[in-house]
Amino acid sequence: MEDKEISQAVIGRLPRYFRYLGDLRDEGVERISSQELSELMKVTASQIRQDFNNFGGFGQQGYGYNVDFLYKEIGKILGLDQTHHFIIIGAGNLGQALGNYMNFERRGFIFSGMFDKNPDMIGKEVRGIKVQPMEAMEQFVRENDIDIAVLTIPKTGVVDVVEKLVANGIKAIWNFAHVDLNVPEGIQVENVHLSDSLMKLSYNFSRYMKEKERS
Amino acid sequence: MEDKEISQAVIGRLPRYFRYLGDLRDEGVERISSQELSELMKVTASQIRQDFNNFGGFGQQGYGYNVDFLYKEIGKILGLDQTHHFIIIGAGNLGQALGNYMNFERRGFIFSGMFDKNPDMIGKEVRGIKVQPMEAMEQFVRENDIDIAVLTIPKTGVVDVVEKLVANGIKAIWNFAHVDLNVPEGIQVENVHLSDSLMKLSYNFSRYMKEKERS
DNA sequence: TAGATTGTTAATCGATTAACAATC
DNA sequence: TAGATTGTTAATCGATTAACAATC
Repeated sequence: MEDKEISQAVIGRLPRYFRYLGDLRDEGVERISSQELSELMKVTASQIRQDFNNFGGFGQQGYGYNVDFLYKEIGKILGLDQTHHFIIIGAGNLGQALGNYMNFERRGFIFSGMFDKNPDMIGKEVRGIKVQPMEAMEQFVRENDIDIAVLTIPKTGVVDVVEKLVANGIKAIWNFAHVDLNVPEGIQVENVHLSDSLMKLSYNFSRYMKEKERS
Repeated sequence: MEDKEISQAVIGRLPRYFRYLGDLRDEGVERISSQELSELMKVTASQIRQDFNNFGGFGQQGYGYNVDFLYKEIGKILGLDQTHHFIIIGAGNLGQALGNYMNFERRGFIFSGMFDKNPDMIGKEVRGIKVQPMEAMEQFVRENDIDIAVLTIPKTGVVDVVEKLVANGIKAIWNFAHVDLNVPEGIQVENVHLSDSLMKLSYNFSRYMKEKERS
């Protein structure tokens, strides 16, 4: 709605708000105050109001927020009112898992194609989508209005694939490979580094164990 | 090494340092300065030095950091010098993908058991591990020194499973279910909310598109 | 020794929390 | 109208960056 840049800290919290508001809506809750929501989500009411006000006022003094309205507004902010077509590159276990994940469709993310360089995988079906050879990828991206590429390939293949994706007009990459991508300005990248996440867990676990030992 | 609490912002960066240092080591690089590393990783040299100094001095004035030493030290900080046994709960696509993921073993994470409530899955093998019925989970956790449970089940089953895990002494949970877990203090939780991540990508994508339209 | 680069203190920046006037 | 709760400004806190003295 506005021009000012929203910080990634705020963006990062939006999906969680969206999740809670969706649940509340499903439970038939009509209105909620920042105070109530803050208790539910274990964040400060102040932060909630600040976050929402980045996008303009969604609430009403003395009343609070209308759950259904707020839910929809956040959905719009997140771009979930739009349809996005995505392809998965790398038909291994993780690629298949993501392809089979039904919930994405509900949010407007349409699984449109899947590619692998392993000849044994070609023709295999994942949720109705046939795995195609890597060579078919470039044309497919160009001709099928693909917004998002999901990268579930080993890191050795990444540089080459990303270059081709960019050359054919991809706009966003959801990267599960364990490398940092190098893309031109304007291409959005969201990394899911699973092993990084596991290491964080390992750190917190180890630190807690050491602390416990000492006491 | 120290008592002071390290911020999660710093912890979150450690795996990335670890990744870069591992690569440098594999390339045979012996020493590196914070300046060089900062150019490589696209962060400030100041941040690098501050981060490392949270754990005591790893470098040497006038020389920089020894890559191999630093790599190993960060590994230790992350707890990767220890062995962790983990089980996967939920033998669906994502659970299988994680079970098949070989790299975890290299970091000391040992895939030890897999459980599912679907009778059709029982007995199926994922990387040499037989899927067991959910009823076997509690005893297995108690008797096999399991540190980490990986949750790849639908959110409806989560509350019950988490309660059982906690009751049987689990220390850490790697949560892929789309709910926030409620666990007693001292149990470590690391969330991987895939749909949240996709929504963040969607936001940045949509915002960029809107900006472009306007110009 | 001179040059390089860390470790660390100080300055800045941004994000979170608190407070309260505006207003439903 | 009185009470409730937002929107928003101000205060605080923490994280990042800059600067430089210590030292290899």
